[in-house]
Amino acid sequence: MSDVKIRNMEEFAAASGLSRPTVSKYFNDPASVRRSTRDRIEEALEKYDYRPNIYAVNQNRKLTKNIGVVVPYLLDPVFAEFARKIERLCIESGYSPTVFSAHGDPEHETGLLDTMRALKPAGVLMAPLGRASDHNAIERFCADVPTVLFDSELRDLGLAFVGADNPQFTRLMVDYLCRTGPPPCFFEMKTPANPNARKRRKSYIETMEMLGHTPQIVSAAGSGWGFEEIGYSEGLKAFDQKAFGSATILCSNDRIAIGLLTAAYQKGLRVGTDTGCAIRIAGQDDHPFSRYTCPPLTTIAQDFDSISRQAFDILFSVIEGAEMSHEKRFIEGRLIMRASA
Amino acid sequence: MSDVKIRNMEEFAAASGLSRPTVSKYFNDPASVRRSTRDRIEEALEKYDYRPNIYAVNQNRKLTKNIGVVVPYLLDPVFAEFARKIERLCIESGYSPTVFSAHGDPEHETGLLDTMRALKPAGVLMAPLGRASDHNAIERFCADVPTVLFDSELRDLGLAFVGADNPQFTRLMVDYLCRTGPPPCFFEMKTPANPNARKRRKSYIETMEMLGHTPQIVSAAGSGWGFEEIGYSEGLKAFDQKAFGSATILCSNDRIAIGLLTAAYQKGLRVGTDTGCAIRIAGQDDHPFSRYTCPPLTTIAQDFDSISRQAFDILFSVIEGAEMSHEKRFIEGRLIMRASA
DNA sequence: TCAAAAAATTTACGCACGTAAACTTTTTTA
DNA sequence: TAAAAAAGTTTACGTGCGTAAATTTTTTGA
Repeated sequence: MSDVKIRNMEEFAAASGLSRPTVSKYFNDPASVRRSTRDRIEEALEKYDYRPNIYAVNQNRKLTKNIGVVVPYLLDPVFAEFARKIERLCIESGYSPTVFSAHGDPEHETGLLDTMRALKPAGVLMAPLGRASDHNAIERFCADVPTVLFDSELRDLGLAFVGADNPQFTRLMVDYLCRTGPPPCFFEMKTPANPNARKRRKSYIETMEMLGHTPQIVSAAGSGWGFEEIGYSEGLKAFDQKAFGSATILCSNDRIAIGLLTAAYQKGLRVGTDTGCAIRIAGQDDHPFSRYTCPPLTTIAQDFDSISRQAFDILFSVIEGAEMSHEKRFIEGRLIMRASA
Repeated sequence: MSDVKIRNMEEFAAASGLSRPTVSKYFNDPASVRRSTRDRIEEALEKYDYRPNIYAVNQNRKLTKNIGVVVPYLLDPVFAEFARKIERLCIESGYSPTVFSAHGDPEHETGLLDTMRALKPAGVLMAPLGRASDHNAIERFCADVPTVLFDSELRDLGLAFVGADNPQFTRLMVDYLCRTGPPPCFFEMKTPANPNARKRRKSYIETMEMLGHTPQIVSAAGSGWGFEEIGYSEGLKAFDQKAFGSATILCSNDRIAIGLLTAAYQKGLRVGTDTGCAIRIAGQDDHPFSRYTCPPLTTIAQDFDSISRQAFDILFSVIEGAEMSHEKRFIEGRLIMRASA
């Protein structure tokens, strides 16, 4: 490593004994130059550790190598995991991902669109807030920037949608619960932020009726992204009022289930399938911590890998020039049997 | 909103009837132009919705308005929360934060330093991995970019360090546990990634001895960032081998405690202070989900607000030109009494 | 009202790179 | 080994903005 400081590509080209246009070509695509010159550049790179000024690069390229990744709420480990997987895929393909969180706030989400526009990204992968999202703003954004939506469906916005097959999730779980014990009632938020919740409710009703049972829904008041708190406090109330019409409770998602487990514990209700257990509780999503609840939560695992990969692949192929019409992909979940149900 | 598309500051200046240098001055500091011209610009801004090209801006400014925020592991909600709070502080002060996660990987962490260097940030707030971090690389980075470390202390690197007062955390908890029941043994990872863990162990020993009790430490094998899993699997083993020498277990942090609670549940050990409870378990950190464990976890709350604000304030004042010598600030925690101990 | 101060304008250069065109050198292929 | 193809060089312009200096216009204050 030499002490000489390289200030720009001109100096670096001189140091490696080449012209600037050639070096520029190398940085845009190392394979586009002759093997021998590539070696010379990489040798000089070792020696001087120069990197092109990203601001100058991005100013002059029509399209940057940036990719925006938006999730609705990064404090939710489910979205943190999505963000991480997608981030990795982008890097592996030579793109620079930037992760943004809407922090549960629709206005902030709309603001992120402007922030991303300024980045002039090659594409965006976005899990919208859902019902609260500014649909029109997102639609305008999608017209400007290639965008693939995931997790939460929003009309037919964007190039494509990739997310969980929610009806299949709930079908799988209801079916399992009915086979192994009393048919479940359904515990959910009254006004869910996320369209997935509505699909799960619908699927619950349909599956129950198909199996010849009467669906029973307990809706919890409260809004926002503090799902555990809602599951806990509204769960307590429901236990007090004996609102759960069944000894089996299927929650709309794991985070609500986590809160409900706490409520059940406080009420002295033993949860699980063992003899002596009063109720069964199941969730949906396979939250990273569901394995460590007491008892561990029976749930449906999202196929994070498949969802993130397919969303990324669609975006990537469009960026690389592929044509496509709007497409939706629904990824099946897997039943995770643990002690709670 | 006019349909005319403004391509650059030149056109925008023309549209607002001003010269480009004046408009440029406005964007660098709206207060630096006369009230009347400011109004004219903002009027045009409403009409044409122009934003300066950030790449051109950053290329020409000596210093950008970017701030890098690095956490060791974003899947850990504790760090997700830090990141969010700091992000908000940056935005409120007119800076553009970018959040990075080392994903628990020292090499990735070192790579982030290069990524951030390319951003030419005005400053960086970093919670390092700890023991596994490349100290020399971070030292070199700190020489180039104003950096404040938080959460995890690393020699005397950076402008300052702001983090939890770990000895106080443990003192507070040990004291409480001794006052209210059997003196605790200490459950921790044998080779903790984070220096905080060592300080907590040390403080545990000192406090126990001060109170006239014999310290007893149970070290769990395993490494990495899957703390819950380590607490769970090693906790099971410890219960089997009756390795815990006390009916009270103080865990090095909440995530280990969460795993241990699961192990205790599986072993049929009732946790808490009620009659009929076999053991007490306590954690440290006040993890966002500790409120919803079964039973809810007694712990020490980090003062997230204070730590993030102080770290940011130090960085901000240095960016704005203040001189300062290396400083360390240790923020006290608060005892959170819940049902587990 | 008039000079001083403040604010804007004009003009010009710099930043670090992408990229195109015309040309020269090197490599490949027959 | 010569011609064709490929790769590299030179030259030159464009990108969108920061910023400095000299000048002009507007505002302020006595």
